[in-house]
Amino acid sequence: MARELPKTYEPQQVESRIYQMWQDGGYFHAEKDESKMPFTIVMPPPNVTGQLHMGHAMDATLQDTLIRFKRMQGYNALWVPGVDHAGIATQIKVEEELRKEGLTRYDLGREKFLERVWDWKNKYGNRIVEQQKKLGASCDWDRARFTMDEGCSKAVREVFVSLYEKGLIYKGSRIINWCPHCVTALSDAEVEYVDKPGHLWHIRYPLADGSGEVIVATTRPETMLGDSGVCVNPNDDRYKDIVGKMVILPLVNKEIPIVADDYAEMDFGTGCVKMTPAHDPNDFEVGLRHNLEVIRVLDDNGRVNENGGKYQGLDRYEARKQIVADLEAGGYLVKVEDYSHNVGTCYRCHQDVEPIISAQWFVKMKPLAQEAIRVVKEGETKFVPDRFSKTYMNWMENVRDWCISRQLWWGHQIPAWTCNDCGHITVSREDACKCEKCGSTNITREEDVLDTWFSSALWPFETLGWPDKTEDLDYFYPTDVLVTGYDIIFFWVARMIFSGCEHTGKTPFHTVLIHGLVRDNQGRKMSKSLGNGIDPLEMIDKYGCDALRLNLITGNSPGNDTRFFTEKCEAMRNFANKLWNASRYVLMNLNEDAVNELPVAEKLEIPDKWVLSKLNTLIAEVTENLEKYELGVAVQKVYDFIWDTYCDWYIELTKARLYSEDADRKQTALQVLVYVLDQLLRLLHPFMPFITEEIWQNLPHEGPALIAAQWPQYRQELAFSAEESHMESVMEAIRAIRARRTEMNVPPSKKAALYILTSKPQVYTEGEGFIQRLAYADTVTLLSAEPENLDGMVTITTADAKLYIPMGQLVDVAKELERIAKELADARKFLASVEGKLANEKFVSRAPEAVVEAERQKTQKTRDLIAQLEQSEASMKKL
RNA sequence: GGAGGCAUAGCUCAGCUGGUUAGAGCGCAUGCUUCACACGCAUGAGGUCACAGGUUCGAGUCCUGUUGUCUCCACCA
Repeated sequence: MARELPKTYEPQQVESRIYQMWQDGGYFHAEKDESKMPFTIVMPPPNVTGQLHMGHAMDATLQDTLIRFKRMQGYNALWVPGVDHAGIATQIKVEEELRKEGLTRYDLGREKFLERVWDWKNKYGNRIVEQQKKLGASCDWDRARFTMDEGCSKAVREVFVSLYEKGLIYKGSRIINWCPHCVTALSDAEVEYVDKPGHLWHIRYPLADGSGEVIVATTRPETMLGDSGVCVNPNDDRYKDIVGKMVILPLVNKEIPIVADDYAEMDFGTGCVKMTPAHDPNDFEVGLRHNLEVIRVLDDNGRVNENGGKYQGLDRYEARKQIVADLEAGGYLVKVEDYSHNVGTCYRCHQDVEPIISAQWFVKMKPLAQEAIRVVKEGETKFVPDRFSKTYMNWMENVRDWCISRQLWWGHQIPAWTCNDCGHITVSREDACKCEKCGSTNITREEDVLDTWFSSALWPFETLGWPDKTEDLDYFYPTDVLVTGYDIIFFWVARMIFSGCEHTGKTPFHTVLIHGLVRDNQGRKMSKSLGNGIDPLEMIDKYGCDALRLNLITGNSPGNDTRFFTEKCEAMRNFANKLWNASRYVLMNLNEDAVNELPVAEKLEIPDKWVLSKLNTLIAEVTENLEKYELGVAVQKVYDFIWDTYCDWYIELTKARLYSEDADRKQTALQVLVYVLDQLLRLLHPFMPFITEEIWQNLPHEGPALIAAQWPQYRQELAFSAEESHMESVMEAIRAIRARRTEMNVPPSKKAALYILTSKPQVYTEGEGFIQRLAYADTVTLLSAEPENLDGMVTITTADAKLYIPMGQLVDVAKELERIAKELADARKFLASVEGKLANEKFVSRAPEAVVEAERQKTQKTRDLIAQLEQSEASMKKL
């Protein structure tokens, strides 16, 4: 029975059907099974507000490829999906929606507002999940989690309380990064520094005793409203006399002291620095040392507050303008320089952040970092590529306390209650109803919520049931590989590692596979503002999911950025189509009773052994590459094998048998074709799951689905090195003949006789049919001696044969001689280099024997070739 | 101010722990209605592997420096 498939592969007809089949078959689901080794990946949870972008596509493709590979290898493969509540992003989204109704979150109040957010989450939160399914993601959807579901909330509460009890969480007033736009504190990691052009304003501060003045320089003149001192270096001779004196703060008209502190650099600016302890971390430190007053002058929205006198109510930028103008009018402005400097911006809204003193909750990092450093240093967790462990170490070794409180409503509310009577803070696993110290019931819960990353940090174990001691946790944890981009090593990876170590006593994964960013075709970051993003779903619609996945994986190596070219999708689609048609060819020729099973060894012919032997090598290499996370290299090898070895050669080599009358030989060829195709589909499946499954389902197969089929194994009994090299000899002859014919512009339709003189007649006898078919020979004759008459004869030389084709007038003797001379020159040059190596005693004695032997064989082969060529040259010259 | 990446064919990139006459895709050139595929087949052109040293029997691959380029980290007003 010939099986009919459409001539062109149509992914749109296949993908959703196949995905449904996998889901219905339960192949994505993993349960504890002591008879199998677990292999676990937790997916970086995308934001609930998220839309699938190329970065997600890359991330998911890598994970899916690994998980499918491991699943086929027989592991109990679990890929845990989930979604992140994304505090700021989500809250902003819902607030925007409210704004359209003319409302703010304050109009609704906390409770009603949160209801709105949950509504929104329930309505749109599944969108990104549906999009991930389009990518072929084989996650265990039954285990999908949300960072604010009950289990995660329990885990967060447990972690918060236990860290607090250990003294690793504290509340304190520190300089933190404040985003006046998002109206919340941020952690250090959430601040992005951008080099921005600005100014350096030089301002005159007169001495209170009228004996002179100092000039200070600042990039943020508006903060002078909160100045409580001026700092000079204690070793600065210029200012030795005035340390301890008072200056008059212009505009504010208030006396503030001059203090001496190493912080002031003598050779920067004038050497005098104004001190604003409430709005600069350094000034805050200096202020502590010198007892300077801390005067906060900006409110939470970035406007000047009641301490700013007449500037109260002005936005920070307006205030700056006004103050500069007033300084100038008052004669206090000495000069203005252009000055470009690093400005911290909010990673969410990209507005400038303000360092502000504020009471916030912090995680004490130093004690937690110790173990997190150790596990990476000792290799319990490895980064791929390794260089990122350096990035990680550098961060972890210098980490500062983590500001975890956020002035938002959407998130895990901090489980702390302040007693309104005694001021004691009660932190508790259960909601508190009275002060644990004085027993008062007059307590108020902390309004703030926790940093979103506080809950994502627990992801690898909270998704498996922690803090309960579940079987899943016991079996699947620690997880195996974490796959993510280098951009969130600090945000997430680092925090998962120290959290895992602290709360479970184990590093959460043994390998962190880092990938780069997907950029546009000009190398720019894809971004909404540039409008240069390419929608993965659009690519899937147009070229198929498999083509997109292959695009993202091929030619990419861990940790490196990649540019996205739609042309590459096209190329990969073409590859899918190539595979499709090769399969179509095989299926077309299959009989009803076809089986997927190799014929007995005696029936195998040279090309069969050749392809099987090469397949064997491929299996070994691809497996090794995948185990080393070299996905790009692995898939390239499968691609090349399918296109070159299988399609361009093996299929062509089997055609004579398939169209012959010899049913037995035809059967053998078909069985090998099917067997090899089946193995190739397995090797390709992790990368291109849809098309491989679709084809496999059409092939004779055992087992329900390719997704659950066994990964190919190297089979010693299928290594045929002699046949491999025999076949290669024949192929070399075929290529050489084709090349010469093309060069002479002989059309394929014009067949010619071929005479072969060789030291290996058996090889060419066996290969006769292939040469005839693939090198356009109408007859092939083996010679025992060089032909008498070389007139009109084209001579082609390979390493182990001389081929003669009578081409009559087409032969240009002069041109032929020229070619032979060139080939001879090349061969002699090569021989000289190889012989040079072998003549080097140090090479022979120090290089490994295999390498030396390979060189010896090269010598022999090249000598043969030269002898052949010289003979040809001599004969040709006679003409 | 530290740390790191990248520099290989016209373009975009592979090349794992040093040993191949250095590869792929796209592009280019020539020819092809070859009974799976023109989303194809065949053939070909195109590279002093940034530069300079070094280690080694041997370096695109390791080390040092230089140049160019990108990124991350860092409180210098």
